[in-house]
Amino acid sequence: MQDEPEQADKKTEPTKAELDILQVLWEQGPCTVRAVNDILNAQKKAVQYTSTLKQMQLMAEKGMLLRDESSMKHVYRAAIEEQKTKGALLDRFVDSLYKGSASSMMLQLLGNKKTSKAELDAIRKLLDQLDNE
Amino acid sequence: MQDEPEQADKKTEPTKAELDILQVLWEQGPCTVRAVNDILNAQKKAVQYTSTLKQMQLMAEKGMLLRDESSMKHVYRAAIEEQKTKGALLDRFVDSLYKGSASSMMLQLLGNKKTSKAELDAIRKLLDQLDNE
DNA sequence: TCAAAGGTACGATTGTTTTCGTACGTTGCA
DNA sequence: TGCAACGTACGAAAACAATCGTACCTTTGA
Repeated sequence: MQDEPEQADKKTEPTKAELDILQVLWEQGPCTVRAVNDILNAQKKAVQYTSTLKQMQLMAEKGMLLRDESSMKHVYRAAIEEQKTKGALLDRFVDSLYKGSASSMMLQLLGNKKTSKAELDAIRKLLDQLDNE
Repeated sequence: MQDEPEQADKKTEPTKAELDILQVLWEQGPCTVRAVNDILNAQKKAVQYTSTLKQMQLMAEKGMLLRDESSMKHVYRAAIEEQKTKGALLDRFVDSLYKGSASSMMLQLLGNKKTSKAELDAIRKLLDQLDNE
């Protein structure tokens, strides 16, 4: 029996730091460690190059990232899907804070000054669209 | 200058275990450690009494909980508001996963089989209600 | 009255996640 | 050719989070 029939699909529960890296890869596509690190630092997260490197190596080990070592500068890419991963996180979030009720969460969002009118309109459009299907 | 003008409002970022305890207190109102621990154990989380005790003591130190020591059985209550706390967590969540776009998050929710029709209807009602104001 | 039941206090351990220093290999160019 | 600049590998430490054992105090009822 093999030891890795499960690849990009096992736990799918990235930690905070891992998520930061995944977001970069999802947005930019395959990147070198240097590129990822530069972007992280550009967006206010001060982090040492070797920290990012180590983190990405660990993620690759966990099967969260894939890497191309053909060149000296290894190129990494996300091995888990953005939608699937975020969906799982969202589910856990809604479950743990709102007992699984998405509408409760929406209620929270509505009472939240930080949610703009535009956002709310966009949400309504989504619902209408879903309705006409 | 005093050292505690900030009480129930500073960081407001409970960890997982802390959140479990807060949820109990928000729902049940003031409780003893024993009561909280029993409830936690009743809802599948196996945890030792002293672990819960320690956790609640730390939370009180952090200003997250208040405690009445007048009786030997100390009674704790949440020092931070449910809505405010969950709202902050929700904001951080939306910011970090969806760049602050609530509608992006909704889109995710819609594509998620786990969100029931009933939930979606409830959400629409919320929006309509908000509209007629 | 005194022992069992049930509390609190708190140090210490365990577990996980993050960060980083250091060693060492490769490349490019003055 | 030789030294900066830039890479990777990796052990270890630091920072958090969570759990628990043990000591000790109070209450209560046989």
